[in-house]
Amino acid sequence: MSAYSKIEKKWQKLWLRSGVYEPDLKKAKKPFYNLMMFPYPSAEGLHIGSVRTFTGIDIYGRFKRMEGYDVFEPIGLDGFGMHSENYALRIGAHPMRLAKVTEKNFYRQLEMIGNGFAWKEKLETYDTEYYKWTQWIFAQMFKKGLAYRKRSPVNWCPSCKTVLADEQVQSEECERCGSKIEKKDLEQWFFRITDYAERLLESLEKIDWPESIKTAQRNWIGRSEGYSLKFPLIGIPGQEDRKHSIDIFTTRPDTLFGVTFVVVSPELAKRWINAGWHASDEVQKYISKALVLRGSKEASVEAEKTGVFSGIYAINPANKEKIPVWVSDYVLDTYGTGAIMAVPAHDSRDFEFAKKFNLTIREVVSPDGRDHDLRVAFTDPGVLINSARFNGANSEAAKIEITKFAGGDRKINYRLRDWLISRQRYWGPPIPMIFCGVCGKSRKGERKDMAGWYPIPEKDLPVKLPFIKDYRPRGTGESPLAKDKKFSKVRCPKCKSWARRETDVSDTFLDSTWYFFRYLDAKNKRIPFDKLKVKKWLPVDMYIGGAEHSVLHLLYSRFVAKAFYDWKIINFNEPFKKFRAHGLIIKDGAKMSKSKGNIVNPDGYFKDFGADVMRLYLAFMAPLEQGGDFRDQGISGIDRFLARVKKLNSKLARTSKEGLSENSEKLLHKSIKKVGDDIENLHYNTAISQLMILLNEFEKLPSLPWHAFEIFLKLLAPFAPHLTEELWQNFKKNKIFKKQNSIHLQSWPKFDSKKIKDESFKLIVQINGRVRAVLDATTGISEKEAIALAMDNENIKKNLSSLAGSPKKTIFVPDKLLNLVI
RNA sequence: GCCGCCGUGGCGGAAUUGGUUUACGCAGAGGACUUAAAAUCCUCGGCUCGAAAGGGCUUGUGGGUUCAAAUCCCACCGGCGGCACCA
Repeated sequence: MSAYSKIEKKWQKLWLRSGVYEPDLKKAKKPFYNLMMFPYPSAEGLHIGSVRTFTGIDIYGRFKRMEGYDVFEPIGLDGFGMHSENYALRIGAHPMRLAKVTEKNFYRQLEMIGNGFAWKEKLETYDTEYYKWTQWIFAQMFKKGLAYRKRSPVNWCPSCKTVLADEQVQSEECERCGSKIEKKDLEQWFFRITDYAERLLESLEKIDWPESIKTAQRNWIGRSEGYSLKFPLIGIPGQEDRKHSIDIFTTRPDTLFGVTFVVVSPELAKRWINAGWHASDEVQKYISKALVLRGSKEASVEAEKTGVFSGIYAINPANKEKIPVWVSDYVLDTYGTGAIMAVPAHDSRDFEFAKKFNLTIREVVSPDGRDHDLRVAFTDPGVLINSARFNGANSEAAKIEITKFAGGDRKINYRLRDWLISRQRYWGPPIPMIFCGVCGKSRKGERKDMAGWYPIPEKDLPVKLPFIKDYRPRGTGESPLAKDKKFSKVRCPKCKSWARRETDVSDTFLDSTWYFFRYLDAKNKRIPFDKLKVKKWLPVDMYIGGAEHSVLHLLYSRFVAKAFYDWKIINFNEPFKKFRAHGLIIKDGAKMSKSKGNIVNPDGYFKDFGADVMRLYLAFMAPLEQGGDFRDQGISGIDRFLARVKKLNSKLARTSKEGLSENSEKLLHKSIKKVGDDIENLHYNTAISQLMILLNEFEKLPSLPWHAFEIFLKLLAPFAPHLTEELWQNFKKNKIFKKQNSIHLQSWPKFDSKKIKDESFKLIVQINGRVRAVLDATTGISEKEAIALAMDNENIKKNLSSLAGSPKKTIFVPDKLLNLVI
């Protein structure tokens, strides 16, 4: 047991009772929303890394509170989803029961760390009152045309037995379990996030986020400015020539005269077959083989290109040449139109393909206007050749002209794809949709493209997740809920016939897109939050979380906020004004993981050292945005530091009359400035080091003036909230603790800029750039005075005489340095 | 392959953004207190030559710009992260 645990428990109780950390959500004058990504709870408990993040942002929040803001720092649990469910599966517990256990443990730990949480507003995503509104959002998405079902090749995790969104696949592995992802052709629910691609990209400009995260989002959205062109088709058996044509997207229309073949993806070819194209056996065989290979390791970039001639030809719109259409899996179906114009001379992939299948390579862009025997594709801009009337033109400049000439147009393409939202799992909010085969057939659905599908009427929400015994994922492409007939059989809201309820649940990432709205909840309202409170508190002023959410939660939340904006329920479209990513805590140079057995459980440390020591230690390790190695030896230094702070008490001056010496006063004011600046920049490590320097100074004093002690406690308060409160209350001799006399509601000390100014400084004297003396000098001395001072120094004299020369040039940096160049 | 970030003592990390490299802390050495140890307190501490005064070298490596480079530029080496046949 730590020496501090008693006072820590005491203050935690008193703070809670007096509501020190509960701002008035309706009336607050200077609202400041201080948010951390809420944790996925698992029974293993809170990770030391999360503790560092949580206490880290709490330091910031406490600082802001002392600066006079009404700080709102809510907390909750992101308890739905595969993280919790996979853990339940592993230990053979039921997630619904397990949730109650983990919840208790998590809240215990979250209390233990001493954060200024607004506990009244806590929430859990698996609470029916919460997911009622997650379902409401889904239903709204459907009503606004932003949710739809589509059959397509999707990511399938064979271990989690569910489909996943593209964002949840990381280098072909499942974000949750690390299994290799397979492709399956399934009908699934999607959110039309691609409709927001441009806006998601644009408004990145106006938010204060790390550039690296913005870049990651930009890359993910993958905007590409190019051109679309049509290639008429001939030679399709049983079809009139030029009746059909093929659309392609290119960024290089300047190379159009060099197009010697067209390639379509196996998926597109398959769709042609489904539409009635009679392809040869060889072509059919290739397509089915390629489709199987898709998504497996063999189909990697390094593999040799494969393909087959389709038997069909296309007409190059620029020179009317007849060119063959090939099928190959080097063309992606999911980007552009699933078909490309191949320019082997100027694209390395096309070049490789042409070499392998002996196809024509025609150079049309040349560095010098001459023809070459190309060994590799020439991909730079240059002068056009073999391009009829465009010969001699600059390739860059000719892009738009050639496009117009060939009847094409400008086109912007995005890499981003729609958000696959359905999951064949149990532990999530059931998707609030009903399919009616009776009135659906009559095509009277509210949305023509989704005939027969109806959202659950708002008055019938939530669709409660039933308790079912066997909640294990089935791997059949259906959720375990599909087996529960009582659940799935339902009356059609339109025609009242028996209909089928959707049994998939929604992605956990939908739960977390809007939780920070729900902290500002309103009971019995028509929207999931209180409009006035949201107007007051959102967007979030400071958000901290992991960079691993760059293109997951952070992208999805932005999308949902933009949708809310369009539905006119909020008046802003970026949810997080300022975001900072915390660093990763490692142990013995390696990422903490169960398999390595190097997970650090915070409980023992908090018990042994106390929350204040741990908070300080975690903050002192490195700047919050940097990671660090967790080494327990370092804790003892912090432990000593706090013990010495405690001892300051016995040094306190008898009366308030005593003052500090000029030098100590200066250090005190410099510290006020530095600690404040450092907290603002999340450089807690240097703030703490400054407090240590200040303490070292105080310890040298015969007695400590009251005002210095007060200021010191306030500066330390965000880091060590319990001990500072204890010392503060003792010092102030408050008999009864009231909210407003808490140290955490005192105002942050102000520094006097006059007192910070130094009247002397260390003059660095260099000769030819080498330091030869460091002299005490008066602030503001002139170059002449500095030189005189330097010349008076023995070592300088000696050095100058040995060089036997007088300075050719002197460099003088006021109040800093004098460099004599001989 | 492309894009982004990083490299400072035995260790975590500082360095006012071009001006004393190594603040603060850990670990270490010496000393005080103690019968002894722990705790606490004081002192030292990049490497190297020197008894000292003082000098030389040093921020992954090599070069450049500059009176002056951890900081700016170029090349290379090593590490981390993102994207990856994106037409």
